[in-house]
Amino acid sequence: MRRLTTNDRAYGHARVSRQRQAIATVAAALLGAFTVDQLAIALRRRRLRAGKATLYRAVAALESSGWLERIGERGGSALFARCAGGVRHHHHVVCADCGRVAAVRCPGVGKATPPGRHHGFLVTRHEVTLHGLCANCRPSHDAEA
Amino acid sequence: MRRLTTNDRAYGHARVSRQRQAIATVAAALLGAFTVDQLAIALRRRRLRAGKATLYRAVAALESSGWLERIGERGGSALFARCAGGVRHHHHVVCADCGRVAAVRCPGVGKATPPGRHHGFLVTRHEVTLHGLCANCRPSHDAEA
DNA sequence: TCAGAAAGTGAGAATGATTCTCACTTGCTC
DNA sequence: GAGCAAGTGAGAATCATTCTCACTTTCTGA
Repeated sequence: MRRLTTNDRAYGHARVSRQRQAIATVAAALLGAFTVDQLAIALRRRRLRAGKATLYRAVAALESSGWLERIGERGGSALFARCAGGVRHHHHVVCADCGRVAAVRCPGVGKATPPGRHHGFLVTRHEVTLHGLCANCRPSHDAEA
Repeated sequence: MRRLTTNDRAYGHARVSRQRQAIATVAAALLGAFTVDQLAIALRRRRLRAGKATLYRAVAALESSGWLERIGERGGSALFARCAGGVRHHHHVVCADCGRVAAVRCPGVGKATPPGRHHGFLVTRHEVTLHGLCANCRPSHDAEA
């Protein structure tokens, strides 16, 4: 029996094809947030091939298994980031410069006011994305200013 | 001199044409969050006409003047909501059912941890969107469950 | 190990939101 | 009123994403 790797769990209980494995591996190797297009480029760079449709389907599968998270958009296309498996509720800080992403504990949105209620709304879900500069990119930006 | 109306300020200092005025009026009359397409429908319902490009340009102008805010997306198209003029930093609660939107004070994301710093990131901006059910839609949902 | 079914693949067409183009119109300033 | 800059509208272009369909691969049970 083949040894199980991290990526084998990426798709939950779905079938794991060669392409999907390659896609998960390449996505895991990307440092920060990425678009589907960037994922395709990274894949090509490694001489791995996957059709457009396959790529989108794989990303959708990874997202629905919780291994990948959609954290916004960049230039009109969806932006994804890998979520460290197992980490429950969290959000992301995205570097505006290099796209690097880090997970942040939820600051407790909706706790400041009575539990989950705002203006008579019953809040069931929230999305938080922080934008800024990572430790690497800060110096070069400071220099520009 | 013509009396100034709320909408006259909607475009900041840009020129205010008949179409743009109509668009701002109709947008202001829409209760909750809306897509450009819904705005077009509302416009048509009032027998007002504006080309696709005009609509997108007007929405972009309203957004850049701060009168309108992009708060996410619905069914693949951008979702906008009117921001009460003058309200500074705030976020939105969107009703998943009817799309109604309310402004919420910023819960102070980034204050829980050292000022604006997370994992070496210098946080400069954040986006928060709350999703839930408004007071009107809650009862009908409770009934379904 | 094999067969069959289910799920994944890939090329390319389809879809749909958004942007661009360009000739025309309108609003504002002098 | 003239002139110019900005706005308009029809429709073409662009681009991300989804769909289609015939083919291939993976998995399960025997």
